[in-house]
Amino acid sequence: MGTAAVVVVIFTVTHGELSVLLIERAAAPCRGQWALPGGVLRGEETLDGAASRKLADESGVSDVFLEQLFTFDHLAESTAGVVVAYFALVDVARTRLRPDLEWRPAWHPVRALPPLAFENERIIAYAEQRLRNKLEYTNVVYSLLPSRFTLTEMQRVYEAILGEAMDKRNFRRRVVGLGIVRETGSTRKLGAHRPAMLYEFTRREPMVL
Amino acid sequence: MGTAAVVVVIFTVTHGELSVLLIERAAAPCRGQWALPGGVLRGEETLDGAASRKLADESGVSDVFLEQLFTFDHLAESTAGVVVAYFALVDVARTRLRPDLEWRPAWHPVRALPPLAFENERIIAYAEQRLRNKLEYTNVVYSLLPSRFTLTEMQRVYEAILGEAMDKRNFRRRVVGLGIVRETGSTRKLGAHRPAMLYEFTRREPMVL
DNA sequence: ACAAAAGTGTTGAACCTACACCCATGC
DNA sequence: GCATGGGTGTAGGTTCAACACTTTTGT
Repeated sequence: MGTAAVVVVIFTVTHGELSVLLIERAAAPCRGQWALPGGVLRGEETLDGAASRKLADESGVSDVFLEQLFTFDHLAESTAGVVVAYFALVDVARTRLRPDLEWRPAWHPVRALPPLAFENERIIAYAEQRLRNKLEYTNVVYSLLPSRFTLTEMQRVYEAILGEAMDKRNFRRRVVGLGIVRETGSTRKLGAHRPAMLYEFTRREPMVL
Repeated sequence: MGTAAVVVVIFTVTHGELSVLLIERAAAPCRGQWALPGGVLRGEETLDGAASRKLADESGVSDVFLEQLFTFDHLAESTAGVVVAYFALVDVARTRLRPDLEWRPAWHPVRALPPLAFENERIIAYAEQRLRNKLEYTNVVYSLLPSRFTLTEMQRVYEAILGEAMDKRNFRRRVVGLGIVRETGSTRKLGAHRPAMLYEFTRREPMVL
């Protein structure tokens, strides 16, 4: 009851849908149900350290956007006193999920979640809200895309998260005008005679616009 | 080490300055130093419940803006494993500080804090930042003012927190135009023949604009 | 042929900022 | 008479949202 635990909401965008990484619990309590990756703090570990470790363990990535979200208490069926939730944004192409026989991790679209243990629905809903807010006034999306990408790909990510179509010209003007991305100079070949400009983020780290 | 504690950053505006409630510690550790009100969780108490209790104990008010801020760990000299910080906004006119012989509470301007225990400077700085942000896109200021007030009084609160003078006409247009305050119809007598319009918040509860 | 993705400008509305003076009162 | 606080309108700039068509390729 007195111990603190950490859970991580790991988001990605894949197949045009905002998705979250869940693991199927192989042990009690809530065996067989899906839940967010997490666990109790080890020894002298810091909260950030524990979240970062969990993220790396389950998704295989580090050096991505990872931030403390909220601290929950008295979650149903939980044995931990307080649960410090984090949220992370990863480019699905860089992840390597480990299908250990049990505890196997899988991506689930946030619009179609299975039943979850420990009221994890609340945590995910809160994280999704925060993500939508941060999209508007920060460059966090850098953490969901590869280092080079077309503006249409970037726009697809925004649309998947916000759940609404955007105007292409306004979108381009905004992201280029604010200086959050710049042209790389190189292009991607779409066909024999059709180059598409590739962009990159001016900073691959959190910034407030 | 495994236990969770709660601290509360209680802000008010008085004498035109943003101030925070501190207590002088009467017991070890850090006896004699100033610190934020706080303590460990009692039994089955929730985090919100503990924060609310602390707020009421030290300031005598409830039913004000109170929100979880951030969870800190490994604070210097702290015996608690994790410290869940909250922040609250109160109208100084409604508070009743209890000058118990020891642990006596007092308001301190955030621009002139005494040396603090447990790295409480960090917590206060973080809370102040969050407060400034919330001023811009919410109506949280309702919790710093009495139920009826003049627009100049309201503007003074904004100026004290943001630390910059604002244009009176633009300010009035904004707050009335956004519908966060409305005229009450009644006035305050400034002199024999000089009424000043009193305003009230359309909602005395948190709202995002 | 059709669908998918890249690319490209203009216009009107809304919003934001800067700015100056009058009046009544208390000291 | 001077400082304090309430009260009032406008003009210019910036930002935002809405809007349609062309090109090339793959199926």
